[in-house]
Amino acid sequence: MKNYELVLHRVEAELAAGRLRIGGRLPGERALAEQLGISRPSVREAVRVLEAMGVVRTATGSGPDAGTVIVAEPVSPLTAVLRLHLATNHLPMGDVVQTRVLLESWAAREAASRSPELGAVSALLDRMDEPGLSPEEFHLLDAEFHVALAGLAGNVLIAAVMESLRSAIHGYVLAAVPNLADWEATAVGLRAEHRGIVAALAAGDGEGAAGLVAAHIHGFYQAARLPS
Amino acid sequence: MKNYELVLHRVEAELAAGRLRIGGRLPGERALAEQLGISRPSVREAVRVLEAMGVVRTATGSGPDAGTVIVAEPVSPLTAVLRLHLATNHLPMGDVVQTRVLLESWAAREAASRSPELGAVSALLDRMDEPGLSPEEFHLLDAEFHVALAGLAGNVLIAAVMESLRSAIHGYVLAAVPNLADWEATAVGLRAEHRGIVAALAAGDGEGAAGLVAAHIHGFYQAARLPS
DNA sequence: GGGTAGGCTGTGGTCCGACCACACGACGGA
DNA sequence: TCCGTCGTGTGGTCGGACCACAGCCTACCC
Repeated sequence: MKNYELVLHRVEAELAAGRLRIGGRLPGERALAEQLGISRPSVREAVRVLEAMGVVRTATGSGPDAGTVIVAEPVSPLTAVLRLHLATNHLPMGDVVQTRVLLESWAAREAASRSPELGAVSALLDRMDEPGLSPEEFHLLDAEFHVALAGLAGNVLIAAVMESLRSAIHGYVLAAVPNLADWEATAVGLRAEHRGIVAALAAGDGEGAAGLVAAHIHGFYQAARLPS
Repeated sequence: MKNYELVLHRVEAELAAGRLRIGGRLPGERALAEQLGISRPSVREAVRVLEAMGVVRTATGSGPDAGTVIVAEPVSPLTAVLRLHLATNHLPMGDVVQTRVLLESWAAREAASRSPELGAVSALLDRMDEPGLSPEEFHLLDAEFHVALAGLAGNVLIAAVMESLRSAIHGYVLAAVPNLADWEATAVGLRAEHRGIVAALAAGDGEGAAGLVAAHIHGFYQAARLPS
């Protein structure tokens, strides 16, 4: 058992027991080290891991916002895991695409049955109509749109995974834009497909929306010829 | 920009560029510190994060297996993220169950269309028939069974997520066993449901298998009355 | 008396140097 | 030829020190 794991187990146990809540603060690194009988570097390694896991946030200085604060940020760690494992080439891009299709088409089906509020989503589409958007700006809005769609289904885990998938592949998507025959034409098509998806949702046609989403995703990845 | 992030970016870049591969080794902590102009503690914090992300494994001593070697282990970090965020109570158990149903029923549908090799899965079921299994032993085999099912669909990302979900909730499932009216009777029912799922897969009935999987999961969670 | 500028204090961020435990591999003796 | 031993390089841990930062509190000045 390595020393820094003592801190991890301690924090997880206190979270599970309810003694640590979101917004609460960990004892100072020096105090924690003394409590557990380990050194401050060991504590710091553990805090780094917790930070990478999206469980704490650290800030220097003093005051209520300083120190090591408990947060709940599952998206950034998921994104980091996916990005790193994509980089190792042991996570095929095709599997990521397939997962996106599965999660997003499910979300569309689920969202349609909840007659959701589509105002925010439509506002995103309006912003994507603005002329002169760079591919990067367009895709950031596009990612927001897809994540918002996933959020409509009301499952925080699936929404978090979706957002992580989108963030993790953002760089790859941008790098593949030059593969497109005609970016402007592609953008026009993507906008139309988005409108179609929202229209199907508004009409309560979950099955139709799911099909459109799947076609939308598959279509783009085939056009961009993303690697593996 | 904190110093340890230099190491993270360096490693990710070298992975993406193919200069670091699975089985390869990072430079020693002292060497890495000198190369990047930072201290060894900073390097160690980064290595800890990479280890937590399932990208490297560290071992003391000398020889080919010692040092910091590149691995690809996406399951343990995903498990850790889920466990920690379940502990914060900001990830509802219901969402986890819903996600399991979605992923597993999809996997069953997909697997059925591939006429998979069911020998290994059946062997697991035989082991679960052994009398005198403790609830813990039973659920470990049960988890293996469900993960193996998900693996039949051939999507490494979904399989990894499934395995993480199972691992993350393992403790909660065990803790809920006393909630069951009659553990022995429950186990008999679970065994029968497993056999039914495998039979549907063997018959190529993906839709049927998907429905059985969904009912199987929902049934257990309702019987065990898992929290939120 | 009120307001402001300064220092005080406690936080994480970083670094250094040292020592330990470990395991392979080379060397030397039997 | 075999076996034990020592060397060497790895991560694991520690203590201590100093820095940057930000809120707070005091003391001074108006």
